Amino acid sequence: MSEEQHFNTLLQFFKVLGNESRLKILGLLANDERTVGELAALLELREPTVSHHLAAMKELGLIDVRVEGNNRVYWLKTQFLENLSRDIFSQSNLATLATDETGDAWEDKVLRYYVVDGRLKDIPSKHKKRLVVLQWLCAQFEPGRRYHELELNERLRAYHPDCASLRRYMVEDRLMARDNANMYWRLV
Amino acid sequence: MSEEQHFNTLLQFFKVLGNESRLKILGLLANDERTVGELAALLELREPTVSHHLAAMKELGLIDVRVEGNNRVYWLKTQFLENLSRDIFSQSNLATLATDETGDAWEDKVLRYYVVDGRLKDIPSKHKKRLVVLQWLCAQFEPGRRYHELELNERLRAYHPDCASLRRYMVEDRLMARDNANMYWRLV
DNA sequence: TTTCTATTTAGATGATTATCTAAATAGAAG
DNA sequence: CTTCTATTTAGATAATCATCTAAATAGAAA
Repeated sequence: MSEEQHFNTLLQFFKVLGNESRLKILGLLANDERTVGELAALLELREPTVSHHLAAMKELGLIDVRVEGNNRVYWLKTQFLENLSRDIFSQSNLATLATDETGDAWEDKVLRYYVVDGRLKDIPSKHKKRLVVLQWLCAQFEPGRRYHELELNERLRAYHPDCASLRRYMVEDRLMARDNANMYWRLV
Repeated sequence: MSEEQHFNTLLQFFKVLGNESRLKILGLLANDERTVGELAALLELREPTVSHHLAAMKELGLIDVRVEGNNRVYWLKTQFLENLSRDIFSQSNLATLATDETGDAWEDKVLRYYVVDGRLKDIPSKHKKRLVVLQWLCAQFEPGRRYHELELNERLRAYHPDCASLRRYMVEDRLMARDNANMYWRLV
């Protein structure tokens, strides 16, 4: 299961159970299977309301139903809960919930951290973060224009002393290209 | 913890985590402690919004905070989650969720089960249920009027063959009283 | 002291959702 | 076939809640 799916499953699970009526239904079905009418009487709700809640719980896979004459008998799939409780709350699984921060926000944060007063505090060692920083760096150069290695180095040094690493990384990540005459230009 | 408290704790827990922003916060704090501002940037929300969510999570005991200068650093109390996941989902604990059915609904259900076509299918052996049935039975008699034991028995037999038990239970539970002349009358 | 910065509190607004009634459905009973 | 019963679907309403802006707070920096 992908991280995003895991996140959404979990979110749906909490949403479904984060409701007084549905949590009561869960408790009732943990004791015994029930028809819609029985649940409605026990909860003091109308049938359509209960039906609506049951649909949400069934959608999640928490309960299932069988038909008996005019009645629909709902029952709890206890397996579902057992799997979830064992699996969900481990530190490692929780940690992945956060990696949903894919968008600009995460990149902004990385940049805010590494770029201080227009200079690079550090060159990130993690590739993903480094790429963000390099893309920002690359954007500081004119698109289309060609720079000699000497000029490039000088300009890069304004951002970080280790201009050689910056230059190498930029080529490695295909943000810049070079020709035989030691000229560099933006690829993105 | 009482059953009702258990129910409410669990309900609050699901409500708090059944929200996209708060579930993301949980994930982020599972990786590292964070200030309000950091969380706001990562989630692309305003500080007051994040602050509001953090308050809900703290109220629940899921996270805690320490002050560092102007910042407030929030961190996950992993113990809380571990306790909950181990404890919550056991069949026995789930089963108690339902006993919240205290009101009229439960009594109605008991009556619906025991009273069939105006007669008692059975005399409940559990006192709590028997009381419900006896109160209904008692209501079938005229308030204020006095009944001789012979008449009472005859009328009770219309509900259940074991009229003696019914009569005894009614006196025992102070629903009816008797005098020396074998006369009975309603007390409630 | 005054100013600045991070956060919380207060209050408003819009979106979501729990619930209801009325109507549709479908199977059972006659 | 018609009627009855249990349930679901559709649609309306009202309550809850997530989010925002503006203002208050409180500690840090100057």
